[in-house]
Amino acid sequence: MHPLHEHINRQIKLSNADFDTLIGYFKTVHFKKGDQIILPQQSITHQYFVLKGCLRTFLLDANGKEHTIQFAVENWWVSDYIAYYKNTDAVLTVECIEDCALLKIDQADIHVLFDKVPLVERFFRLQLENAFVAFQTRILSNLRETAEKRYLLFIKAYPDIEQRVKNYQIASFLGITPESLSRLRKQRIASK
Amino acid sequence: MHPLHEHINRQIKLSNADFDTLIGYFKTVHFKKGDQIILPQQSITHQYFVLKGCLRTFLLDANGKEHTIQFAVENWWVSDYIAYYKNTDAVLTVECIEDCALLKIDQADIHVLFDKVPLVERFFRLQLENAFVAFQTRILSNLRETAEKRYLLFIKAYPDIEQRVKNYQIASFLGITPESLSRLRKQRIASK
DNA sequence: AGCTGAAATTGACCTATGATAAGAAAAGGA
DNA sequence: TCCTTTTCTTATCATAGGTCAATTTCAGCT
Repeated sequence: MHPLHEHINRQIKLSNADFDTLIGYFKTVHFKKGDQIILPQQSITHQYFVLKGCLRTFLLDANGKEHTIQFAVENWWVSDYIAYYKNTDAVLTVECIEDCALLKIDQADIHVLFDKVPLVERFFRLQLENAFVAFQTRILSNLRETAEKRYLLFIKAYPDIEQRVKNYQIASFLGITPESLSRLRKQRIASK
Repeated sequence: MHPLHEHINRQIKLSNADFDTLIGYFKTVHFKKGDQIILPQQSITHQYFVLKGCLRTFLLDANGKEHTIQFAVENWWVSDYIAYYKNTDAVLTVECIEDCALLKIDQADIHVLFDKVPLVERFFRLQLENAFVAFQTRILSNLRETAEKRYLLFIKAYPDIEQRVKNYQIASFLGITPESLSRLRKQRIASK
């Protein structure tokens, strides 16, 4: 079964016919490691489903510092969702950490799909519910946990991602400097 | 027009007939200042729309510290959405900061409504998109801004809320101690 | 394999925020 | 209005994490 169909079926049961309708609106695209597929100022009317590879979404601030919002690996969705949902220009950068195979779909086509296959709208609503919970949980974690605890939670929650990304990228996800992360890692080894 | 109808119509156009169907599933409830309407461990199958009043959602951690996730005033929705969406027991507390008039609806009824009036499902999807963007923006703000900047952004974004809640509650929303917030406020006045 | 630039580590020092405690101010109940 | 409780402020001290700079390690070319 197509990985996207499997992914969708984890939430709802989508018939083969409906999936065929859906997949017709997607286009496979390939990128190479280091490619930045979304850049600030661009107009964003599309999102991607990750078939293969690893990507990172981050904000580059006025001081040249990167703040990582999320990583994406196989079966994740990625875009600048602030721009996508608000119909504003991108503020975020999406970068390929590895060579990537992605499925691309345009917002206008998603809306067509919503009307053609209402189950698809339900799927995206359920996706949003999950993302909402994930973000709320992350905000809570940032409010209540120390940097060390957040690091431990991160590697426990995403052991697969930890292996595939740079430490400085993890640091910028946790909201600390690479130097601090290095210190945490050292202490952690020492206390074993 | 009913405040909920107005609120919904900001996203989609819902006919009077459809709104009548919808409002039939809601029940008005009243609470007094200080009432805690959702408590940890409770099973949560409902959410509220705020007609009147001000509420706060927070996590009470093992050390007895409160971490505020959000405030809600007129025309906001409130629940323990982690429990609501994941069908798990509540971990959060929802507390009335003022006397409140709320519209309560059960998840099962919302699902019935989704099937009866597809536009309602669309409305809730759009709500989730907005919430998603708001949370992502907040995570970014926590990653990139100092506590002082976040305080200034807060009072700028929610001047109405600032007036209605305690400073220690704002502090717990910003992720700092009341003492730190007090210092920030003092500095701010000094630099005027 | 060797070179080069990027990433990670380390150390010295600094600063924002936390912890604790005490007093002042404000809010709420009788 | 007075009294009690809660909230806010202030001061002192402690600490996690930031900054800067130097060094080592690693990864990606050619």
